[in-house]
Amino acid sequence: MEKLSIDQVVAKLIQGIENKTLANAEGKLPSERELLGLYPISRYTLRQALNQLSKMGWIYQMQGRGSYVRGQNNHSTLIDQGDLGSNEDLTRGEKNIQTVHYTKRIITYGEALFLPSQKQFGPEQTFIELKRYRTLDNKPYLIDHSYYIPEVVGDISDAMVRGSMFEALEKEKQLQVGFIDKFIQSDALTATQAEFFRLEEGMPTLTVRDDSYLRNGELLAFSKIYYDYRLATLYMHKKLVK
Amino acid sequence: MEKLSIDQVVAKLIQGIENKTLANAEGKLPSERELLGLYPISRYTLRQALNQLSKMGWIYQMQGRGSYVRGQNNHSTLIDQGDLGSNEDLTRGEKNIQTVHYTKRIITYGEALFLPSQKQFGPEQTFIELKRYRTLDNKPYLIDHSYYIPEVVGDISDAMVRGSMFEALEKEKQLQVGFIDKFIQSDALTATQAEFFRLEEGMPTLTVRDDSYLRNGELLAFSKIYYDYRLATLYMHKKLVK
DNA sequence: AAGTGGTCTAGACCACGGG
DNA sequence: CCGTGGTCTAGACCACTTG
Repeated sequence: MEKLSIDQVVAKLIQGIENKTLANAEGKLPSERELLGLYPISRYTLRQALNQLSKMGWIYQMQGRGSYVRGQNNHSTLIDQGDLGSNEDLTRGEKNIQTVHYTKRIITYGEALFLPSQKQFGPEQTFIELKRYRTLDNKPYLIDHSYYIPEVVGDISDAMVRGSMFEALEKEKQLQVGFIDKFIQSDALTATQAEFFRLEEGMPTLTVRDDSYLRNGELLAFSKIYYDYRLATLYMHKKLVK
Repeated sequence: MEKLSIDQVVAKLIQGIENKTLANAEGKLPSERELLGLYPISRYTLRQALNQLSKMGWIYQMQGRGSYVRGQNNHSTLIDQGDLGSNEDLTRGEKNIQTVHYTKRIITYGEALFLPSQKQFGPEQTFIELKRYRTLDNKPYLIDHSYYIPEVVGDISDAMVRGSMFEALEKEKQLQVGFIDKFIQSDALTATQAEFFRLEEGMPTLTVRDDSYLRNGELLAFSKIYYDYRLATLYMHKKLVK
């Protein structure tokens, strides 16, 4: 048998759980020593994989007893902000998100409506401002208000704006996001925002402020997303014990 | 030298970062091979510790270059929902949170205003309902609406209600929370809720629905917390690359 | 006592970034 | 090319749960 990487083991384990061929009737998985007999890997690799499943909420492990599968949440209807951190913000799953309207322009530092949490800029700094109005299954879903650092991202084409910005930046410019600081709040809608959601001014909206950094620690964008509060739910699985 | 556990290494590294004795002027930490010379540990232990620092947002690591410290966010003013998962919900840091009013009663299944995401109950199931009105620095801050499973938690004394429920359950009943499913939304305030926050009905509130499970996978409580949207910010650090 | 997951060691090789 | 972090192995011992 060939060697397996951690990600391959994760995939195989998930497959076995979904097929219901791995766990017994009580949801108990084979012990780690038994699983080692199924795949040609070391215990370290296996445990890294099991750890990923734990952080994703697929299983939980109990010292002295074993590993058990959990029932699944409706991930398809939720925005997963959880530990796995697979890809981007909301283009997760098979969601049908489209950009119905957008504006793009260059602004200066003083015109930004908010600023990143950590980085300081000089007054002559410019940003590429992007406002996007996006729908989920043709219903108004979110307003994305982003500022990109031109020295880092270069030009942004119209084609990129339609879809997932981070996917486009990775494919076309080999820019890979390394980590993100997120700040989640509830706000009151402005009149303009409310009009898009067909709500009233002052009504609630769920907001997510993101500061996105490259793998080398350089800030490439900061944004604020306003969600229709009737449609958006952020989901997180939090593992407390080691 | 004595052996060091991962948590001890984490503590020492954080101390070194805060003292500014560990990183150089550019924020670059010693290489892993150099750090191994400072502490009597194996590379595995060191990397587990560095991984924790990465997930907490203290540092970032770059293959081929090294590890670098990040500037810190104002953790004291934020609710950290992030990866660290050290203890409980919001009693984190030195926050001055107090319960100014609460009600406790036994209800039946049909009376619950919401239900957990995964578990099914029979119609004869009862819950311990707890509503708590809590302040931060003597200002109205949150309304905590919780249902505890009596078969799991037993009785809840008045002393427990005043402070952190999970801390009390752990100390007095040796019940340890293993993992939590979280669902974050923005809602409109009811008239009763708005009165506590001195806001108007229909104005925004940030809500967090928690399903809390013991280490053995048993649900012990489910809750919904309504925050004053002017005061609450959830913070999260998301690491995307391996 | 037996079996489980949790921690830790020592060592090897790989993949990436920068001179 | 060299030094960096990333992956992986084989093995040992510890801590916890259950019978």
